[in-house]
Amino acid sequence: MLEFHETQDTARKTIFVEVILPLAISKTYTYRVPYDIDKSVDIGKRVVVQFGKSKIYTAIIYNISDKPPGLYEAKYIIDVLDEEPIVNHFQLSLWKWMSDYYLCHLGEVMQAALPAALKLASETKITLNQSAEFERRNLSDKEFLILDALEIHSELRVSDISKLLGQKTVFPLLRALFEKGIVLISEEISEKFKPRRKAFIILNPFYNDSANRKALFEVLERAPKQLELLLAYYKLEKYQQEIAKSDLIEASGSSAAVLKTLLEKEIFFQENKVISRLSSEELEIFMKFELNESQEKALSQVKEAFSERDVVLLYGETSSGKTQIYIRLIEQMLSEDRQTLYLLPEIALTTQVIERLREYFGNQVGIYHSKFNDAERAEVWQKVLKGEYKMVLGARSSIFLPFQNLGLIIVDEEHESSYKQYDPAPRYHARDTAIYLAHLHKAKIVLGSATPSLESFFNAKIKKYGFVTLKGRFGGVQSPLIEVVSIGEESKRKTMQSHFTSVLINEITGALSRKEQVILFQNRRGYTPVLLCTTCGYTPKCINCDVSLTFHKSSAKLHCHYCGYKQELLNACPACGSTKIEQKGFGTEKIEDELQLLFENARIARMDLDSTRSRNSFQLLLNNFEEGRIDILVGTQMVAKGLDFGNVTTIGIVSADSMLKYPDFRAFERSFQMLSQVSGRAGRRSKQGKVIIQAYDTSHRVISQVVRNDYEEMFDTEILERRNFHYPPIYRLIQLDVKHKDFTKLLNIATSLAGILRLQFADRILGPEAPLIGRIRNYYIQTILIKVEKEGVSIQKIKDALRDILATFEADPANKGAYIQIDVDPY
DNA sequence: AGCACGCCGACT
DNA sequence: GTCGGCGTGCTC
Repeated sequence: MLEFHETQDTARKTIFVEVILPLAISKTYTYRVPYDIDKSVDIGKRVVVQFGKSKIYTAIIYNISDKPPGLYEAKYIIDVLDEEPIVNHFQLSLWKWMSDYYLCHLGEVMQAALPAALKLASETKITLNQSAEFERRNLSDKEFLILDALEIHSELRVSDISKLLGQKTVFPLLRALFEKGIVLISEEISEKFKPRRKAFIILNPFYNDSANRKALFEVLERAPKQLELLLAYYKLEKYQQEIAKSDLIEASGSSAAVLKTLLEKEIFFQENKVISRLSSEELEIFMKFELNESQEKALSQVKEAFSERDVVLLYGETSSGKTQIYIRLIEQMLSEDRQTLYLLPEIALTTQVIERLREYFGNQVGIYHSKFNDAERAEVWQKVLKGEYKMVLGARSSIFLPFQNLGLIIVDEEHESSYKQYDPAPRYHARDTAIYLAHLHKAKIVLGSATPSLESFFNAKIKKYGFVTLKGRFGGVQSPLIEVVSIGEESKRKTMQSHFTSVLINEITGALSRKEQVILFQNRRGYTPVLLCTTCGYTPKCINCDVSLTFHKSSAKLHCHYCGYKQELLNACPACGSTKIEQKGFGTEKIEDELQLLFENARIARMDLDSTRSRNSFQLLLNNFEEGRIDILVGTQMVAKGLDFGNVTTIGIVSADSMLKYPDFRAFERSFQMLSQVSGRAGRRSKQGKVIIQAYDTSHRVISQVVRNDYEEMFDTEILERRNFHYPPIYRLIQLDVKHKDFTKLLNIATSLAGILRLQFADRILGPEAPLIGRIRNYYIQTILIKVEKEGVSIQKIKDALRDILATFEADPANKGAYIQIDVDPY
């Protein structure tokens, strides 16, 4: 990267900045800097630029030079937004690396990296320049019209003006007016970092007295809405220290007006507090804990391994206490005044880990994940930038934060597939990117897991990573007893009740009678995956994608999980008119319902993507479960991830087959991880748990490996397969998805692309093949896989060659209408 | 990504 | 004859 040094004694030169635009464009663009602001430009600062005829974007300065571009006339930048760079050189290097490694555009990385609040999708505002002096006569009709409008409205958006004139292209006109000094063009910049105030409601202490309370209830008898609100208050009060106004209104299903009445009657008081956007509890309790012997040993082994290797895999059983080891490592970083990034899978972030670390490290901890809104994300960004946060706990996108001085990265549950971003580009893996990030900062990185990804375990075996095992369950928790039950046999004996074997039902009954909790795991959401007409075999399909629609009971509609399309439930088959439509397959919603029929008195809740969409619903569900207000929790993978409940003794896996049969080379690895992790949730703190795995194929090797808790055997058998069939971690994969609206054209194009690729990459090319879902959002898809050996070839050269081939291919008019999506290391 | 330019179908 | 569909190419 060039640095710009101003020379005082020579004539002032015009500076040019090369900027990254937040778009999927392969180039950077060069703009000219006006003299009056040329001192304020700097690499990593944001600038406002016009791109194309009318679009205004926030771009990041990537480079600065004093050489004008030869081939075109550079436009002026409109403004510099920052006093100080908001992106540092580590980040720009990381962005560059990502765009090279994952074969995507820098702009796409920028798009993913910056919180929306820093990107300011700005609407350009036009105002009249009050101090301007000009002759009205010299204006054109259109200019006159604009001025007229401005005198009435004082401020107009570009889109307003184009409406006013009835033409789309208004920028040249505005530009002319701007150059004549008649109007001002300004950006509405929405950087609002106001401290957030929130209204809390408290009950008048007068009613803490039971006699007064009784009187109150009697008075409110005649005001049912107000009574409802009061009852909601008491309900919330049970598990919240403070009750927010908004929560109360929501929980009571009441209106602000009703609350206002109660406030006026002084039954409630309102208090407005300034709260941090980031935490409601400012706990600074220092928990003193001691590491046990095996943790102590593992900790010193990790430190020792760090002296030789930058990456260490910490392989420790569920509940062996990896977190405590992390805490010790973080403490060391704090004492050296270096930052720590602690990565967790999205789903684990709302749970206990956060609370523990918040309690332990107090305000030095920042939290960053997708359920945070823009302002909150921008706030974390700024605090990391200023070094106020010494540690960040975050989901995959937190690798993009502006760390200055990173000393340690922890990737907990490193095998989790949610570390990989599928869509949109950059299709990056946060664990792998974190390893490069650590390398940039000369930092160390720990990957932790009870069931490591084959990649990481493999890298540990070949000594690329350091390797430390943490043995034993922390606090003397016993491993659960796992029992495999054959669904086939039970259905033959007719002992199944809906989807549950008699064994599972007995275990649930037992647990409920002992007042213990149960988790049921079903790897599918929705009520029933498909509807099927039993007369003609018709199944309702999505109009945009090649998938069957799923019935969601909560909305009573059919949903497409791929494009979000919804349609009304069918009463009769549109193909044959029959009304015999049956539900085939089963999801979490259906399990929940059928379970309720079997266990009428049990309190059952469901945890999946649909039931936890809102920010607080997940936490609420967890709280309710943890505090014993739910007996049975039915869930998807979500229940497997890092949840830690003391009273769960029984876990049922409704059907292990669906996972094992999934057509993906990782299906067995995934199934093992999933089943082990789910099992690990059973029987903690003094009770041995019981896990019931229901399956048709009870003799499946993965199931037996799970029962024996034999990760290494699973690893060995899998590695053999991967070696034989050229899959990771022995080979690298690059997946190309070719998409087109016309199926025949797509086939031709994909086949010809595969042919071209074979010329260069020979038998490393696989396909084209139709993926599991052959059409999404009206685009047909064909997949080409590139399998590259790890030794003897440079992957970067392969990628460069690939980039060239694709560029030529896309430029060929024969392939118009097609577009290609690249996924490097598809997981 | 947007937006303009450009080339083919259903309307006054 | 035009309005408007979206298909393609360019943006410093």
